[in-house]
Formats: sequence, C-alpha cells, structure tokens
Amino acid sequence: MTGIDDVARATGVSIATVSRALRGLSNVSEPTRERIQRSADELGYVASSSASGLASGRTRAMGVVVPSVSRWFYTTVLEGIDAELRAASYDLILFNLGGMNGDRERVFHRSILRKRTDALIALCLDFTADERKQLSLTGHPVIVVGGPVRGLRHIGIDERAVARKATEHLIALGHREILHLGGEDDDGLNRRVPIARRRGYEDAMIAAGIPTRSEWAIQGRFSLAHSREVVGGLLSSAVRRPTAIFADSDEMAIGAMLAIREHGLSVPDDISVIGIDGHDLASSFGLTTFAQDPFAQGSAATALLLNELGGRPARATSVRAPTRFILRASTAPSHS
Amino acid sequence: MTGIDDVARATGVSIATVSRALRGLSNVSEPTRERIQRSADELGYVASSSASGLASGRTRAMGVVVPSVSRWFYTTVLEGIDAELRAASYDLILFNLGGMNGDRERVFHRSILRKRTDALIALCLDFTADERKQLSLTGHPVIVVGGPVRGLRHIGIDERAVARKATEHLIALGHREILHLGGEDDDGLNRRVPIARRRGYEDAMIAAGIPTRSEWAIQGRFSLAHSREVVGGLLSSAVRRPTAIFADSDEMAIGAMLAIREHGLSVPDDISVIGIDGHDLASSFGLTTFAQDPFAQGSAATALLLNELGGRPARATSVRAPTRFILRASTAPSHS
DNA sequence: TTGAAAGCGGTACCAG
DNA sequence: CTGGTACCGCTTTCAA
Repeated sequence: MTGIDDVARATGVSIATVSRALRGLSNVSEPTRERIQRSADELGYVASSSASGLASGRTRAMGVVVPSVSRWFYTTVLEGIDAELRAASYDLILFNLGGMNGDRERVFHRSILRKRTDALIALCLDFTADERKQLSLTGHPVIVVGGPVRGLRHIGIDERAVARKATEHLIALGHREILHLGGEDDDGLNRRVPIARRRGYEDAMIAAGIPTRSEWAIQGRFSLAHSREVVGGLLSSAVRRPTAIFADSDEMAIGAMLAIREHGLSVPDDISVIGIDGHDLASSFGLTTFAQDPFAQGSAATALLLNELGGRPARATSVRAPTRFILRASTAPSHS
Repeated sequence: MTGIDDVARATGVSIATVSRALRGLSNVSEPTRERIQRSADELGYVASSSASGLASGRTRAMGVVVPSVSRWFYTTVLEGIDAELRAASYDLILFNLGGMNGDRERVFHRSILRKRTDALIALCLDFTADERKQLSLTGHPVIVVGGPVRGLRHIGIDERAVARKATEHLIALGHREILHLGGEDDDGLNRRVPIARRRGYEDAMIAAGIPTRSEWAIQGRFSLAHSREVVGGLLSSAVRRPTAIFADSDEMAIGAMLAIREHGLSVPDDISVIGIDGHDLASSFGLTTFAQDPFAQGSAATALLLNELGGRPARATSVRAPTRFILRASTAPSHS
C-alpha cells in the first residue's frame, strides 16, 4: 500500500506538506497543493484511518447504537444518519445490540470504548445506569434519537401528545369504544415510548369523559404479525367489539386491519383504525396516521454532533421533532 | 483516558507484558495475567483501536457494503453478519451506497480504502470494472452475499433454478396464464438477479410448452407499493387477466395480492400468487413462497472471512444457499 | 510556505 | 516468562 511518504517522494516535498495539502489546510501554496493532489490520485493514496486517528485523536467515524436493524424506524433513522455522514466523509460504525438476546454488555464495555468513534448516536433505547456511565466514559458527545432517555438529550416526537391527538381524532369522529393496541416490548426498545403513548391515549379518553376498559388495552409488540394475531383473538372472543382502534405504530395498525378483514368486518365501516409513524406501507393500506420523519431526525442528530465536533456551539437541550396528520380511508365517523 | 502505560504502572510490569496479557497470548504467567486483568478492569482500560490497528495491521473490523439499508433482504443479511461479528468481537463498518442517488464513487475511492477494515462483505451489488478494481486494491478478502458478481465469489441461492421451480409450481396446478412480476431495479441492486429470475420463469414456461406474453412481463421494482399499483393498473386495463402471478419477491407478491383484492377478485380463487424470499410478512398474508435464509447467508459469509483472517484455509469458490418451499393459501389449482 | 522531528498508543521482535 | 525498544503511518508543533 502506498503511504504518505510515497506521495512525498513522488512530489519532492516533505510528508508534512503532503499531509497539510491533502487535508486542505490553508498554509500550502496552490500550485504545490495541486501537484500533491495529482500524484496522490495517481498513486491511489488514501490516508490510513488508524494512523491519522492515532495522531490526531479524531477518527472521523460515528458510532450508532441500535437495538436491532430490522425495524422500519431504526433503518429509516439510519438512512438519515448515513446521508449526513457521507456528506461529511465520516464513516459509520454500527453497534447492534441484536434484540434482547444479544449481549449488550460487550457493546458497552468494550466496543464503544475502543476509541473507534468520535461521537455516538443511540436509537431509542433504555439504558441502565451502568450503560449510561459507560457512555459518558467515552467522553464523546452523545445524542439519542427516538424516545427520551433519562440524563441524555434527544431528538424525537412528543410521544404523549401525538398519541393523544390520534385518539382525539377518533373521538372527534364520534367513537367512544376505542381500543388501544400498545407497543409493549421486551427488546432494548425504549419502554418509555409505549408508556408515553398509553398516557396520551388515556389523556384523550379522560378529557372526553370516556371510561377506558382494561380488555381494550392489548399489546402488539410493535409487530404486524403479532398485532394481527392478538386483534384476531380479541375479535373472535366474547369481548365486546370496539368501534375504533388506536395503534402505537403503523405496522401494528396494519396487522389490526388484516385481522379485522379476516373476520369479515370492514375498515372503516365496522372499525376505524389509526396509527403512528407514516410507514411506507401506510399509504398502500389507506391507513390514517400521524406521520413522523425518522430520516430527518437521524440527519438532524448527526448534523448536530458534527457541528459540535467541528467546534461549533453545542446545544445541550433536546429537540422536538414534528409530526403530520395524514387522513386516509381507515377512519370514519362512528355510526353507533 | 487511561492508556496501557497506566495499567503497566499500576501493576508494576512492562507495557509489553500488559499488551500480551490482555490479548490472551500464551507467554504470560497466570497470576501475572490475573493481576493485570484486574487492574485493567478497575481502571476501565480498553485498548485504542487506532493504536493497535496501526501497530498490528489489523483493525478487527469488517466492512459491509449495502445498496440501501431499508430492504428486508439487506437488513436480514446484516443481522446475520452482525451476530457472527459480535461473537468474534469484531466491529462492523457500514458503507451504505444510499440508493441510486448516493455517490458510490466516494465509498469506493475513499472510505473503503482507508484501512479501517480487515475484510469486506458486499450485499448483492453490481460493480463497475473500476469498483471491482478498488475492491481488490484494498488487498483484503471480499465476498458477495446475494446475487453473483463477475469475478467475485459469493454466497446466494440459485436464482434461476428457484424462479423456475416457483413457476413450475403454478404450472403443476394447471395454470397457463402466468404473469411474471419482475424486480427490475435502478438502484445498486444486482441487475443479474432479476434477469436470472426472468430466465427461470422462461425456462419453466418453455419446458411446459406455454407461450409467454409480453404484456405479462411487468416490473414491480422490488417494492410492495409499486407492485400494487402496476398490478392494479393491469387489472383495470383491457389486458387479458392472468390466472396466476409469479413475483420475484414476497413484498411484490403481497403488493399484487392487495391489488387483486382491491379489484374485488380473490386470491387464490381468481388468481394464484407465489413469491420468493420467505419474508416475515408472507405468513401473515398466507403467501406461498420459496424461502431463503438471508440471516444464515450473512453469518456464513462472515464466518468464512473470519476464518481466512484467522489464517485458516480460504475457499475461493462460491457457495450455494438453500431454499425451502412453503405452501400456503395463495396458490390453488386453476379452474379454467 | 515548507521541513524536521517529536509524539499518538500500542505491537512485536529480540534479549535476558 | 518478562522487559526494552524499534517501529506502524500520520499529525502537529516549532523553526527556518
């Protein structure tokens, strides 16, 4: 592999000058820079990240901690992060906790601390006290995207408010028999998110003076397949049938829609359904939803960290991401 | 940050010994190793990857090149890769080409060459001659997961054979009017995959002596939403309606099913549908499919590379991954 | 604007 | 089994 000294030799300047020239520092004459750049290109020289990382203390890499990589929210945030990093020529190190089985311990006690990254983004996780300590031990700037995490700033939607608004949409349509399909989850997913959404649902119900029923608080585990099953089970049981369903995510809402149709019922004639997310599938299924923009959340978080790394003013506060109501065919007035 | 010298000082041994002890080399006495390990833990010492990478020439990181991170196949392979890497304490550097808009150039001419990784896995991509050259310039072992790439070994299913078998399933049910919903794609996705699947479809049709119709070769771009649209368009057009559809992926097959139902038709009574993949959603939709196991493909590829990095015998040949036929309710005998 | 040289924090070879 | 010590390849003062 060609090293910086090869370029120096080929150009007839010192390696120090090559280093400066290639990084675009100002104190190199334009003709010199051009010569250097040209022979670097010819030789196919690219600086070793280990070497420059060691010497400069900056790796030009961002660490991203995800609970799993197979859920729409995470992958979409990831795309947003990646787009921003690519523009800044930063690399992305993916720390996947691998669901509930993967050992988080190793990630937090080793991987993250290896000084392979300059900053860290965590997607919507619950951290233990120990894990938060490890995060701060890295000494890098950290931000969470998604749910709020105690003691760490974050970018995310107002979970409780959006859940309330979704429920209120149903109430405004005249529904009173509203089931809540919650997203309780045993993964590393932030438990605070489903809890906040539950609260929002209750806020709306209480404000409207509608009693909630415990049989109508069911868990879809943030999965389409599981929601379909659990809603199907409810529909074929003796439990009184709701006239509307508010699901914590679009995937769960779609699972519910499938179950409803399989039972020979119609959406929205028999049961209205609303979700949260703005998932790609939502439009195909005509699902009414409160959309968020995970891509934008990811890039905003990244831009913020890159700014700090660039020495620009840090912002310690959390950022609230916007949501947008999208009315489709899955919700309609109650005719009961 | 604590460095190796801190541990050495705390333990009263040389840094050389600390280095050996912590890496588990054999030439350190057990009591010494324990003392060292203990104070390393107490001090929270973790070796800097830049420093050890520079000194040893190995980064303990694997690069993974993906065309995008938001498609089921890629994320599932990624999980497989990650599981294997985590077990080996390797980090994962994600090089996302970011669809057709993201500039691949930078990835291939810079990122990949920065010596941040010891080996490379590429997911199902078409490479230009130049890109393949860059890959080999890295000097590390490379393998492709998914479609075949000229000049590179790969792990993947026999695209053509599985497409043929899927089509043959429909033919065996008595269908002759079989539409092919192809996966042509303008992303970085391997163009050879949809082409091979098209061939497999044709193989089956020709072998059965059934003429193919050009109006029945339509493109779903590997997307559910787009397939739904294009199949919907076909059903409401004057074109003769097929009695069966073979889709290059489960997501496209599901899109087709949605379109069919929206047109008041039934699956499988009016139209049978079969896919390829074994997508999570397939079971929820009762889709008959040829399942593959991307997770296993990802971990197999990773294990292979790790073996080579460990000095064990390399294998230059490509590996054929298995598929499994899953019969569900979306296919039934033709009654025409 | 350029060059010389001292690290950055480990690894690995060579003695002892 | 352990310590000393050249590097690894680049960045970054400090002088020139």
